[in-house]
Amino acid sequence: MYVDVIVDILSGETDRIFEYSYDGDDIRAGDRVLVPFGGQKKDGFVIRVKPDADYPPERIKRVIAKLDDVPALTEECLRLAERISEAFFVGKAAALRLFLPAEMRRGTVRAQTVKYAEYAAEDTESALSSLRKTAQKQRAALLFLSGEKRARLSECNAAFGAAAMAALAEKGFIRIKEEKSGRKPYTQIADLEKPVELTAWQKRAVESITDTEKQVTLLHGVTGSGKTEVYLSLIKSVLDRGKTAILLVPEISLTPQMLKNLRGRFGDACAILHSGLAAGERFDEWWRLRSGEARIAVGARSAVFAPLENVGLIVIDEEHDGSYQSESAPRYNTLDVARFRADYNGAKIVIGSATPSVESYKRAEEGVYNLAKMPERVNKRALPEVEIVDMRREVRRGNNTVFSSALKAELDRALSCGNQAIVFLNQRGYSKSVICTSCGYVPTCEACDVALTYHLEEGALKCHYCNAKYKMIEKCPVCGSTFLRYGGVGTQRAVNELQKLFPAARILRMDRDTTQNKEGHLKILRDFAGKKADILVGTQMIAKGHDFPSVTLVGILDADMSLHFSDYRSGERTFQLITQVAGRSGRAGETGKVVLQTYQPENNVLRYAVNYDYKGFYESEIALRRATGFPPFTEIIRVLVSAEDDGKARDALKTVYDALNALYLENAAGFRFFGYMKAPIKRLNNKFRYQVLMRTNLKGFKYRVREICAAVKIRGVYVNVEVNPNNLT
DNA sequence: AGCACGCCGACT
DNA sequence: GTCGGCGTGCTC
Repeated sequence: MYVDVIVDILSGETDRIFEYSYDGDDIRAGDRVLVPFGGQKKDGFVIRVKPDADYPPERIKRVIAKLDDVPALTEECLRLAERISEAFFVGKAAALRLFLPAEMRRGTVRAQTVKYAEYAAEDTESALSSLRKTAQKQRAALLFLSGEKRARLSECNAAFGAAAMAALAEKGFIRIKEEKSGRKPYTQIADLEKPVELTAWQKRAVESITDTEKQVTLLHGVTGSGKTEVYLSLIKSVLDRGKTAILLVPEISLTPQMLKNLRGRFGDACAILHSGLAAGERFDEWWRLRSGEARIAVGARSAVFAPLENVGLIVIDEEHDGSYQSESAPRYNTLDVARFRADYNGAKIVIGSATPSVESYKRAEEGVYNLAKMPERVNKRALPEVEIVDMRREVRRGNNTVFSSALKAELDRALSCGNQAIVFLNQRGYSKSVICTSCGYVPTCEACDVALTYHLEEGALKCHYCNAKYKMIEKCPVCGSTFLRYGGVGTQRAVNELQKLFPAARILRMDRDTTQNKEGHLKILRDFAGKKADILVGTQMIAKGHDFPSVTLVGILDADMSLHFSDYRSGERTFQLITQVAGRSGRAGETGKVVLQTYQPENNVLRYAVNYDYKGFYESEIALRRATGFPPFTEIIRVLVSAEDDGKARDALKTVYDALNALYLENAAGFRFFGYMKAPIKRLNNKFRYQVLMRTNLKGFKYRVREICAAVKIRGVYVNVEVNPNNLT
């Protein structure tokens, strides 16, 4: 037998088929193998088994070993990896890797096992009599097991001593057996629940999705319209038909509610794939899916690669969320991968949001997607009232603090009524930067061209781009002045100031810094839901789908911060964020209130957000995009050239630019923009960065750009191609 | 990605 | 005279 193998090395040079021979016929496509490769041993993926080889037989080497009993990859995985490799310009090895948990490749984690002692003596009496009189421990253990037949070895060892157990095993009176035992995360959430009666709108949505011929349905439901219930109902019917389902949620919103819903409705049938899991847990959950024991995969974007067979439904919740686009290494688009899987399995895709991305909504309007709407909240309660506070007026009135008088008054009211409040601001740390007031010095990162953020709790300055940590300065290293000013407000500072304003209030903070450890955000959300705090201060991550019945007030401190980014999506993101955060207020009890602080109250996007007018926002935004020639009417292609050596980076930029420019000159009519420049962050992680930006309506142009960039092979120089990037850094 | 082979500067 | 710098080329 011969096999085609992709060796597990992330390099363009080695990313092709290598042929090996294999003795025996117990090998299949999808198996992982250990192979000799250039004097080393490497892991590889068998992608084909065949009777003959093309390579000269005398030079073909043998597979050293098969790595798993069951092929880790299914036929579908192999096909999808192929498509992903082509569609996203990802290497074959990298594409195949996506389908495996990282723990598997490293081989550091094995299936957790439990050892059992099994009774194996033929006759208890003769066995007992063969023991020495002094062996009381062995005698007791044998008697115990002759009754029990089987017990955990660890418990037997504790009761009778490991020596006695070993001696019995040695004599053959007992057998030690090892069995797999799954680690199951989040087991505390387990009480089974009955499905609730769907509302009329939910029923209509389910029918629409079930009946449509189209592969993708956009479920546009306002916050609180009960999209989750629709997903659960669809998953149920998919399982009933013997198929499996994947439910994707944004990275940070695997909320206790969502877990409770799923575990409650489907119990052990669902497996969770999440970065917050311990390595062993993730490994076990993966195998539960691979083995067919679990039939629903829930998780962040990488769960789209779940090792399920016969997938009938893929749900992408909060479809507008940026985390569905991977921004590094294997760059892929989750919806596209979902479509590949749906093509293969004949599955349906549901993408849901209260604030769909402009691109998705456009497709739905054009009829490419089926559109299902849920315009009412489940409890028919009105959406919270939003008050816009003009922060320029606050400043003019002499209020230089973070909190407007209106927000302070509302906080006061909420707290005195025993209600809870959420304060949102999109900046972690204490202050965004530190400035010397006498000479203007600003501490910056040694590896990046970025101002450092002050973290009060750690007494440190941190780079939010490369995670480098520096000691906080006491005085200016340039002029020696001790007068340092904190520029910008982060969550730590907001908490401090809130505590000064409301000394009795219990305040929780939720941001990347407080959710570092495992299940960190679950704990904070649980504590807040359990009313162990009065105010929750947090970043983006508090905006996602949590249910807090006692929250009656939401304060948005810097509603327009995200508007300042020079990014065509900034308006869209701001609208989405405000709508999502506002949706946290007044979900159950009384009608909620939202206070939105801004320096540009007349802004169009804010106006639409305040009135919950998605359609209005969409119409104005799509008109703007059409007029200015931005996506979805064009594609933005960005080529990023970076290198530690500035000269090398510039040289490479010139090479890339010249090649692209030739292409551009041939097709200039299809372009809205073409140019090169320094990247917005000129240096990151010790690398100098330059970019070529293109805005074109030529379909498929990105493939030609990628080809050109792939051809540039200069040591120490990295050339990246991004299409419609989420952030330009 | 690694590692071997191969051709030019500062050391015992 | 050698040790070792990392440039280039190959891996079934």
